[in-house]
Parts: sequence; structure tokens; C-alpha cells
Amino acid sequence: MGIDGLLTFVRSASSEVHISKFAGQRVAIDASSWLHRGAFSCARELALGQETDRYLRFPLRMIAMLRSHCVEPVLVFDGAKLPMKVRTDRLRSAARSAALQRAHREQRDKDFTDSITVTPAMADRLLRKLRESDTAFVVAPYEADAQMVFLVEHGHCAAAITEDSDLLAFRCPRTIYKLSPETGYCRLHSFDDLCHATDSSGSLLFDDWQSWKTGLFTDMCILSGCDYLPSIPGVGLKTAHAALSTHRSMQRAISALHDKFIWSKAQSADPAGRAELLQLTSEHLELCTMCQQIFKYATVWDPVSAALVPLHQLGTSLDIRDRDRLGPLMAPSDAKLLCEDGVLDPTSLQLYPTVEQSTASMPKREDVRSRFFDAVCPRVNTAACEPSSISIVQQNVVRRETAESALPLNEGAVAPCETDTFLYSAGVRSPMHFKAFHVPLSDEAKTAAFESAHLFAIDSPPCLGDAFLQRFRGI
DNA sequence: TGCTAACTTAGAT
DNA sequence: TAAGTTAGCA
Ligand SMILES: [Mn+2]
Repeated sequence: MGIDGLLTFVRSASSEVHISKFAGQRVAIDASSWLHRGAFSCARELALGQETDRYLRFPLRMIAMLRSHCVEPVLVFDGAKLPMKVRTDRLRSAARSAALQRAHREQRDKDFTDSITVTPAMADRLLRKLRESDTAFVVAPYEADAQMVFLVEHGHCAAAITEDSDLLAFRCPRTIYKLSPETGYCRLHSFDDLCHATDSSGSLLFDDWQSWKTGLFTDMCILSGCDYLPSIPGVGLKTAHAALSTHRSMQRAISALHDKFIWSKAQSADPAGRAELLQLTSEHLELCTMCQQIFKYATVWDPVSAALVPLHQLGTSLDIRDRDRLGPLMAPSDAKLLCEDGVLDPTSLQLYPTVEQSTASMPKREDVRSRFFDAVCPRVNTAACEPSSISIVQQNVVRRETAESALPLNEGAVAPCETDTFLYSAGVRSPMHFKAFHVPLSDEAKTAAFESAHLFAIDSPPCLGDAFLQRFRGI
């Protein structure tokens, strides 16, 4: 998705440049997008599970091209999915697997390319090539978008190269789109140049640029629909822009949009329906606020302090539930292995199999599962692991969740809490990785583990997003 | 008339 | 993922 129509909307504030403009400087690369493009050359092989690494050719070629212009690439890889993005992600993977099934049946080229997914194994192979060729890289703990913006804002890189309009929503100072592999020409979007952006009639888009720069621009992206939250049906970029131009705050813009699109449709003036609408408005505002936080404070890797930090300085300390939505912290040693060394699968936080096999002297890592269950339920037999069973943590939390709020089971909706200390001491590397624990347990064992682990179910963001949309449509 | 949403194509080789 | 096209809606 990205932000639908954004690049077209602000095209007037971008310019055609040559990549040699950045000669002698480093540039952050959206590695996944290059891998994705590379995969087009071997979509069939990948879909059929045949051995190939031809998808590396394109990224390696692009790296060589940059270097031929004295531009030094820093490849930025995607990390784990943020909970709020699960909804978008499910839509995408559903489309991909549908394409894969068609591909198997009908052998159509298009279905093969539509089924392309960039896997951790593919990232691993590119990472090894990068080490061989002394090419810099960073693995984002979560969103590569946020990580690239961090690198640019802190002067590690002069610009970010991507095809994803989200970088503008993240307020990337300089973003390069449509880099031609052959010519090196590209389209540069400098964030501050947006103050000159005009619409088709030539009038300024972002009057009082400072207010747009500091928040309204990102708010506009959120209201028009982003990866973390769908928009009010019928609201796109233009409408969001208009509402924010008039009302100058997310809160007032939302109220106005709700009045316009919902209030009028609620044919009744009956008090119950009225209360329901007010409720929906305030819930929508809350969801938008969560998105604002992600765009501002998403968890990234700081190569200087060698630690996970929020994209921007966090003023006040956040509630743990808000904190986890930005990408849960993990044990510092794991953060380094993941982001700096690039030897962990971002989702499972397990060593890549290729790394495990290699003779390279990697630090010994303990078995996460046994450490976790030793802590919460000592008598569990971890030898009896069975991949197909649902994790005990999820089972129990979901049970509680459905009992209390009737929310459907949702992967990634589960967070342990109390303190980080508990998590680390229990060997849990991140709340999002509970699904890695597949252990069949007796009912008493489950209950015991549940009680002693002090787990609770946080609101399920993707469900909130879905529920939100449903209710809108229902009106 | 303007806008959104839905559909199509390109992408690499 | 963007971009181009088109149909439907206010
Ligand atoms: Mn993105």
C-alpha cells in the first residue's frame, strides 16, 4: 500500500536528479524492494521451491551501479512485523498464496510473479554477499522505513533509496524514487521542499508549512489510509488534506469527517445511535493517535549507541501497551545479533540455519524455549515439542480474550507484561515472538504457566482496525 | 467536476 | 509498490 497517491500528489515538489549528486556520500537502500525486484527473474523457481539465487543479481548490480558513481550503499533490511500492520500483511499474503495456487494449477507467468515473497532465507543470502564485498548493512528491528529515516536524519546517510511513499509519511529528509538501473537518473523528494508543493491549479498545498512539517503532513497520510489503519470509507488524500487544511488538527479533522460522512447517514436522531457515533469517533481518534506514535517513535537500531531506540526522542514515557505497539524491545545482546550482525531471523530471532552451520565463531545462544519454560513451568518436557501445536501462551491468552471481549484469535495480539526484566530473565526475546514456542502441555501445566507468567492480552490492533471499518460500513 | 475505489500493468531476464 | 485507466458516486 504505502500512502495511496501520495507521490503523485506531491510530485510538483520533487525533482529529477542524477545519483552522482550523492557522490562521496552514503545512501540507505530499501533492501527488500531490490530483492523483490530481483525475484522477478526467478519467480517460477522460487514458487516451485527450486534452488536459485538469481534474485541476488539485481541488488548486486544496483550496488555496483551506485559504486560506479562513487555512491556508497548501506542496505537496510526489514525486521519483524509491527502488530498494527498485521491487517495489511494478512491481505497481502492472502493475495500471494491465492496467486501461488493459481500458478500451480495454470502455470501462468503472471501468477508466479504475483506470488513473490521476500523470505528471511533470501535476505540471509544477500547478507552473506554483502559481508563478502564489504558492503554496509543494517537489519531494522521492525520497519525498514523507519530505520532508513533514522540513518538519514542522523547523518549516517545522505538520502534513502526506495519505492515506498511511506518514507514521506515518516518525514524522511531526502528520499530517492525511481532510480533507473541503466542511467542512474532518479526522482528526489526533499521533505522541506514540500513547502513549495502545489496542486494542479498552482496554489500552495501546505500553507504554514511549519505546522504540516511538524505533524499535519503525517496526519494527512494517516487519515487517507496507511498500512496501519484503513481510512474512513470514501476518504482519500484530497479529502484528508482538505479537512486538515481547514481544521488544523487531527482531532478536529476527524470530528468534521465523521460529521460529514457518518452523522448525515445516521438517518436517526435516536439517542442510542447518537451515542454510538460519538463512541466511534473517539475510538477512531485513538487509533489515529496510535499511528501518529508509530510514525514518530517506531523502534529502530542506533548503530552509534548500539541499542534499540525510538525513531525520535520520546518525551514522556509511554504506557507499556503503547510502547509495545512501536516494536517491543528485546534483550540487548539479541538486538546486536539481529540488527548489526544480521545473523538472526527477525521474526523468530533464531540464528539463520546457514549461520548455525558455518564455522564462524558465533556467540553461543541458549535454547529459548527451555529457558522460558524453566522459568514459568519447570516440569514441562520441551523435548516433546511439536511444531503444529498452538503455543501455550497464545492458547491461554486467547481463551481469556475471547471470554472477556469476544475478539477472534489473532496472532501477535498477545503481549506478556509486568517488566522487561521478567521477559529477559524468562528467556523471552520479545513479546511478539511467543508464537515461536510450540509446546504441547497438559491443562494444568498451561494454567500454571499462564498464571506465573503474568500474561495478559492487549487489544488486538488489526482487529480494532477491522472492527472499526466494519462499524463504519454498518452505518 | 472532482474524488475514491477497483482493476490492470510493470517490475527482471 | 506505483502509475494508468475507468466506473461510480456526490
Ligand atoms: Mn512501508
